[in-house]
Amino acid sequence: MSDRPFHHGNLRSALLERAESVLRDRGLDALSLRELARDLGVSHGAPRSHFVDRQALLDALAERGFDRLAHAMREAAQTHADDVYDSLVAAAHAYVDFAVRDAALVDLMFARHLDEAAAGVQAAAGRFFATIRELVGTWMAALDGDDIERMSLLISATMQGIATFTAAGRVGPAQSDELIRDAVNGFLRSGHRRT
Amino acid sequence: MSDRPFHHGNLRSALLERAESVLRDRGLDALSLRELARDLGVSHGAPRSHFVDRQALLDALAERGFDRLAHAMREAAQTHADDVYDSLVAAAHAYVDFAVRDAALVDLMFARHLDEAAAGVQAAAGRFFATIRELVGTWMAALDGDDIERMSLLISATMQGIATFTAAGRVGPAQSDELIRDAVNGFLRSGHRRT
DNA sequence: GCGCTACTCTAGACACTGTCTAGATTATAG
DNA sequence: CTATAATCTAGACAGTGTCTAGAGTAGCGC
Repeated sequence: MSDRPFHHGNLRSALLERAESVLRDRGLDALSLRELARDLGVSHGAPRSHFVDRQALLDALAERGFDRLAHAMREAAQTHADDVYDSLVAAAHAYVDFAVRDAALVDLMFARHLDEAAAGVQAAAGRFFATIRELVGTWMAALDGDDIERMSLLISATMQGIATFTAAGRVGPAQSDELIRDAVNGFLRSGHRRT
Repeated sequence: MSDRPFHHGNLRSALLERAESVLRDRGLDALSLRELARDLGVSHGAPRSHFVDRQALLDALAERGFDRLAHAMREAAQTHADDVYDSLVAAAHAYVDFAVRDAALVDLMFARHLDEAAAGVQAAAGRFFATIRELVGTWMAALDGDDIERMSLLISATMQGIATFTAAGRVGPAQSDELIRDAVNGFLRSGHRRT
């Protein structure tokens, strides 16, 4: 009936890629399995072979998101490895930029899971926070501070908050940059000596 | 056919109240206009008289949320008005507790609006941030600091981040309290003297 | 009191969604 | 070459948001 090949070949990754762009451009509500299938020229039931659920697709997206974000922060921090302040600011910017560009994705990643989060997502989140701890570890070595765990949480939480406000349009890019620098200055001060 | 009165009387507030509880217990996805109507013993089209859209309902919820949150923070700050540290911590806790209890609501309040946010929501958000600025103003008067605007943003963004992590279960209540105190300590330090 | 208008609600329809099923098609391993 | 597993199709179902036409009701001016 149709001249397209029966097998798509790599439907799974095609779905993920397309879903990411829909999520970026039109938000979570506009993400429909059936529409994805239509756009990829495949029947409406096809995605089910790769994702049992709509939620399973979202989980896979979140998983990829965590890894991409970790990678972006690592890269940003490394490009300014010589100076702690610059490194911190660069990593923070990477976080915020990511969260602004992919706001809906970040919502997915940090969404409250009423039922337990999927194993894959939890693992990816673990890898992500391990990366943060690693970065904070190198920063604090340069600042002779201790308590990496608490500092990591404080830093990532602050980034997350700034990102939320920026993504929501509550603050503009310039204010966002100010916020980041204010926050980093605070971190550097408290890194030297903890109360 | 049915013995219920034709007019519900106060459908609008009944819808809002019920919607809030559904949002709390089962999340945004589980919030259905038709189900609300069924639960309130009213036809599926009835909500339309009060909310043109599902989005209009959500906007109204967000609006109420901003006002409730502002009220909670103001109360918390006032009950420890004698000490700046306690007052800050109390207000921060009020924020985080609210965001944990009503995580889905807070998501709604700070959701990215691809099309412009509704006027009512924007107004409520304005009132909320005015309250924050007011509180920060009294705190900073006690700390002889300036630049209330920047400080307000930094504080609320940090709260928001801690709240997100706590609501997502990423940190437990004890860690959440630690985070809040660490953050407040940072604010107090930077309140004295800005770089 | 009476009627008129504005508001509120009902009921049916439509297109769309996620999910489930049975079965067709293709790739792959034995 | 053939059995088996993976992949995809196509039809069905219940549920949803939204739109429509119209019925019921309250409150207003008179």
